[in-house]
Amino acid sequence: MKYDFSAIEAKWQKKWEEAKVFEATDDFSKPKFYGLIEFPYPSGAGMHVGHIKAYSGLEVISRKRRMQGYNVLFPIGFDAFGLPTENYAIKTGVHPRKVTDDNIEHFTAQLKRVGFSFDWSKVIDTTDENYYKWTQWIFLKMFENGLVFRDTALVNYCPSCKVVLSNEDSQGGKCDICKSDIVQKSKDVWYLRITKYADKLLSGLETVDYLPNIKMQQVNWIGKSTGAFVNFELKGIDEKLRIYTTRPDTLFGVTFMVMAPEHPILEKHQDKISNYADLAAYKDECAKKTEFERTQLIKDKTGVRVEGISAVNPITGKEIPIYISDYVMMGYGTGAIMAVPAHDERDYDFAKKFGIDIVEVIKGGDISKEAYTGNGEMVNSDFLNGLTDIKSSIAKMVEKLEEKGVGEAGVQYKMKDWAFNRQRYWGEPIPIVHCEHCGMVSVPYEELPLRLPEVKNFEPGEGGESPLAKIDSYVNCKCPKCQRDAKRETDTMPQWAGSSWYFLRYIDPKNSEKLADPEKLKYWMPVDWYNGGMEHVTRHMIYSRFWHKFLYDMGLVPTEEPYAKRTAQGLILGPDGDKMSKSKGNVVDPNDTVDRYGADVLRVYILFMGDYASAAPWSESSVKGCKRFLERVADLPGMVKGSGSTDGLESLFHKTVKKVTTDIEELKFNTAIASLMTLLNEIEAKGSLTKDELLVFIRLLSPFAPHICEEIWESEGGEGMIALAEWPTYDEAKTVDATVEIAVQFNGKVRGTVVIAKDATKEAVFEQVHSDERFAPFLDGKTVIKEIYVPGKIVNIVVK
RNA sequence: GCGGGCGUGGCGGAAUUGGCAGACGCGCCAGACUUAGGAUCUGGUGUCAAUCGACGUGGGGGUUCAAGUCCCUUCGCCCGCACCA
Repeated sequence: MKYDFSAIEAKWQKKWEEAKVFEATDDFSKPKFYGLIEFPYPSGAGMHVGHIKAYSGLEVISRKRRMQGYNVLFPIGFDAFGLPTENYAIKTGVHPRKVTDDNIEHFTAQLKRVGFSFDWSKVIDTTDENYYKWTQWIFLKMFENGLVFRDTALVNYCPSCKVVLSNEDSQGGKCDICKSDIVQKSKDVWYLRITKYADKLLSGLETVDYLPNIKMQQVNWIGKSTGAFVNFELKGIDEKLRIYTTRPDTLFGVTFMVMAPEHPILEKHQDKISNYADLAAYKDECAKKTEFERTQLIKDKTGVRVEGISAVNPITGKEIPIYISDYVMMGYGTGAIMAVPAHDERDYDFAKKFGIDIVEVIKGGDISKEAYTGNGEMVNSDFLNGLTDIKSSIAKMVEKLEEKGVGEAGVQYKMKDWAFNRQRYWGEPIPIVHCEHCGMVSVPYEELPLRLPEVKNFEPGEGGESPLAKIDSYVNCKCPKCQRDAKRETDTMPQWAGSSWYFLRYIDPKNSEKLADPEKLKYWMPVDWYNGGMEHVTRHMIYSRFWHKFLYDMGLVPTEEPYAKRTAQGLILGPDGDKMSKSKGNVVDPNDTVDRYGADVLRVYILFMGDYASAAPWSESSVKGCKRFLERVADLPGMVKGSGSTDGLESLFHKTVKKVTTDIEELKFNTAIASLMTLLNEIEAKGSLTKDELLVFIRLLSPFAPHICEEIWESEGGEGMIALAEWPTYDEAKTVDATVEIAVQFNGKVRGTVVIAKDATKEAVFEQVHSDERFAPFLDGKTVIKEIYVPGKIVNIVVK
């Protein structure tokens, strides 16, 4: 058969679309499979080979599951709000709507050319008002339930771009866009109280099947620690200094206190602090330090002694000095610590630099040289002396603190509340009205979606305001509660918003009454398998798990967790082995490969190139190898002879069915394809195969190379389309050969092989070995010390 | 610094979990064919020795009849978190 891939691929893509073969049905009687890939941001650059790899994994699994009789939902959509589109609009004056529509059209054409089996009837676009209506709706539900609040925060601000930047966009203290210096600016910020769900987000991980490193990253991100809060009296002012510690057992070793430079107590009691000017100067200096500088100077401790006030150890009654230092941060714990230099490296460095006492309370190290952070016997600690178990020391101290009313057990999280607004145009408008009399008021549900107004230019306003703030007709409105004049919120939601619940909307994308029909949700949720990049396993996944858990608590979704299983693919590197990037000029365009070799070759190559979860460099010549493979497959129909099974191939066919079936489920696509190549080699060596065998072969190959397999299926008179043909099954008994060739070792060295019956007894095997003259030289004149036979695997004879 | 992962031919990578290391593909070598192609086909291809064989999974040591796989030690890469009290 001539392998005219472009004609074949265009033909079948059209047929699939016409026959709607990939549309999920709401037939709740069938077993379901919901496979989810991370929907793309439709950038102007078009698709990348990395997109193809990211989607190919679940593409193959979805195609296989369909053939196995599942009702498969494998949807696609576009996460289309975001900065690049907006920046492009600012530069060119083209409306973001138009840019987005063009890019989506381009992406859609590319995705269809690769032959992905997405359900295009359920495509979603986060910037569609019928979608973001529900994003706003969920936000209002959170607002009503106390999960939304407003606070001032220091933000990274670029005075040149007039834009507030995320930490990622301001690395090294320079603006990512214009490279000018970032300044810290105080701003009103919307927050989502994700920390309220910290414990649920942590415990929920025990119920899901994520790759271990993915779970680990999430646990790390949530960062739960247990310890105690302790209140220290302050001498000189009527105020207590509250600290958090994970090691209350070391309280007898506290020789100083450290507060974050921005700690509010300092400013509040500045009249009692004799060197307040010094503290203020230090604080300013720290504010100027960028994230970069702070981490670079990690070992070099700086700080200032607070004069005029001191702290009192609540257990010993001893008076101890207070310092401020930027190694203590306002954003974690209480913004103040008790310092135990003998047993904490940071406190040790600080104490050495400032000449503060170091008191050992745990034996085992040499505190004249370094801090000792290990276990040991408690000393210099009154009622704790002699204890060796940290847990019981902590318990005893906490008990004492609670008894005296100066502290209590507590937990802390690294995870912070989610800053949920951007001063940008191309995002979901936050549906809140600010009223002088009523405060913050929800936009009524019946007024959703709150649409983005038309604006003439998308540049941010002075001081980093949203472009929406310049539109009087948008800003000025009536308070929904009291009907008096009010102002509309002009910030929009961050890009993470729309992707926090999209997997729910796919289930019922056109519903105008609800975010999705509860019956459909009950059938389709949870997502059975979610695959994507490692870069999204913390933020996106945790944010979306949080939204889902909130919706579950509202009774709006049927499962506590959105994703039952999560895996991640590895990167495709450039041919030079480096990460692909425009600046390096090593980016591979999937279109080139499709043009030259066809979509089937591209698909097979991307899954054959290596372990799916690992990074692997692109190799043009290996692509050609996959082309050769499919060309040889296209020639198989010419080799068909008879029916049933070919002598000598039956067992290999059963083995291959088994291997491909199980490998696909384990994301071992490379070895699945390799086993099909091996089978093809054997078929060619035999010179023929039966029609039944051909039909098995192409069904196994069809998830990887669907177009050519449909073509052969049709030419061989297969029933219907191969996309919905029955997945081949295997007979376990037939995967085992009647005879096996096993290695014969003498003293652990292989000296030859013998062919034996698969169920031969140990005695029979050794009789055969001993009577085989090839092995005589290794036995003559030697004493057999031990004979080992591992059934079906190996013989080892130890001789002397 | 802490946490996780990895290290196998010239290259991408296999290895049923302790049982013939290098499947499959690329590349390379030799040959065939030719309608001279971004071909195709056949054979070979871990290293050294070229006869038996010896050595080989970053290095060193160990357990075992048997180690890429398990243990100890050491070196080198990659990823994540990073002054989290």
